Amino acid sequence: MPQQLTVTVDNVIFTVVGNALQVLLVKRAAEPFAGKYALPGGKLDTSNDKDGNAAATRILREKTGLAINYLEQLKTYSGDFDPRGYTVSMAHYALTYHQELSPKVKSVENAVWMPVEIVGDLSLAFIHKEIIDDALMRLREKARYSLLPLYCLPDQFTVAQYASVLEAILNKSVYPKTLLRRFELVNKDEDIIIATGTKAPLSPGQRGKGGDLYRLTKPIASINFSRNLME
Amino acid sequence: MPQQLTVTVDNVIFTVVGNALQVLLVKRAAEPFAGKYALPGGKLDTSNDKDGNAAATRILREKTGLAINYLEQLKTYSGDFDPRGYTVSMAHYALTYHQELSPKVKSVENAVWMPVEIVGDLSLAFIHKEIIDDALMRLREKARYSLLPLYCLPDQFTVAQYASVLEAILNKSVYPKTLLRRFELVNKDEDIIIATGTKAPLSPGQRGKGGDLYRLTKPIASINFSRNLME
DNA sequence: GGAATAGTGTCTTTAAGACAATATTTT
DNA sequence: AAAATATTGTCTTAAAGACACTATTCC
Repeated sequence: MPQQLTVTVDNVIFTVVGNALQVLLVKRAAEPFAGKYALPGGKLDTSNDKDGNAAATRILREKTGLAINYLEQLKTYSGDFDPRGYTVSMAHYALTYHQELSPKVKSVENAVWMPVEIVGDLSLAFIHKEIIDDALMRLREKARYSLLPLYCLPDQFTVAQYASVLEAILNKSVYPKTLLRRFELVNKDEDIIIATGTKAPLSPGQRGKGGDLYRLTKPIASINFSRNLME
Repeated sequence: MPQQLTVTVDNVIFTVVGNALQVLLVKRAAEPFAGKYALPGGKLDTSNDKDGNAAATRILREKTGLAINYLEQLKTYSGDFDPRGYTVSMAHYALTYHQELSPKVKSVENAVWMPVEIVGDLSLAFIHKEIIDDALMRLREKARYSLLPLYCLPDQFTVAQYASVLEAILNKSVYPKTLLRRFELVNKDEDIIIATGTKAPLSPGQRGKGGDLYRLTKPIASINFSRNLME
């Protein structure tokens, strides 16, 4: 008689608001860990979810309704961290541009965007703090040698916006010059990040130049640079 | 009534023999896929395995008896790739110096070291070809910015041996000079890769100089360089 | 000595860091 | 014009690539 074993999916959804990297958390209604914040997740439904990725996508849609720009598997956690029994949790992490949570999601799920510096001080459900730490480490590594953080921006973006997203992720200043050089590198053989020819509009009252807008012509998840930005 | 769901562990064990990167495969005795080669793996035993890593370690010990230098989680595969039902497979990959398979393992398990160029031509069980491809990609990436391939060598090793392991993994020539410079970089603050002061003995009949031997003073899994070796 | 292999010196190349100078826009 | 922000030019720096030259050992 095989022991009870539950397979779940947990998602770490990142976005950047202003100068802060934030993570989506939902307040748990039921035991265990009722009242604590947790990652949006749920059970793998073997009759409907083709695989773990499909489960993650479904749960994000059902629980958050957010448009997700990028989703990838992070790591799988297993053991007895859930008092109800042995659990295997396939964790994913996702990137999206900043969106207000719909009032429904916000109230029914008690969902909030939580700055990552604050997450360290919270007591989270299950091993979700460990999962967030791992996702953060992965995001920070990839931010230094890929273009993934562009997925925290809307469709059209400026170099300055990209620098500011990177600064929120890496907690260090980044030279826009370097980022522009990377755009040129990427475009060497093929136009992948193209200037739209328009300038970013300034919000009312904002002074300054208004940066050149760029947009992607294709997915960039597999573009990696041979060097990292420095620590 | 929850559907049947099996959680398994599969391991991709790499070693380098001569100039070839090889992977451990076992011939399956039972259906499904009887007679086909497969990765050494097995079911997660929730009453004895603390977590997936423990399961991987146990299965490697039971099935291969090999000494493993390095083991890390690769990715988790899920879906209906096993005709017996929905499966979640936590894949790991491991590195070890070349060891002859014990006669027992070799006969009972029908285990062999298989060069990776040949794996492409084989028909493997389940989705094990995909898993090997993913592990290979990960190994090749890490080989370019970490010291992990040192785990394919014995305790004491020469720069030339390291270059030759890298060449087997990357399928391209590597400058020993670059590797020595990396040793110096790593040792900048702390002695991590130290010269033993002895030279590698030459096998009988072998001519040449006999390289300087080095050894590790601590684990190197978390040492990453800021640049990659070139493609 | 010659062949084979290993280690060293040093010049080149690539791409990031640093920062001053210039450009654009709003108040 | 002054302030704020963005972009460009260009010098510096870090570390890999390339390769010739020297060193060691066995036949």
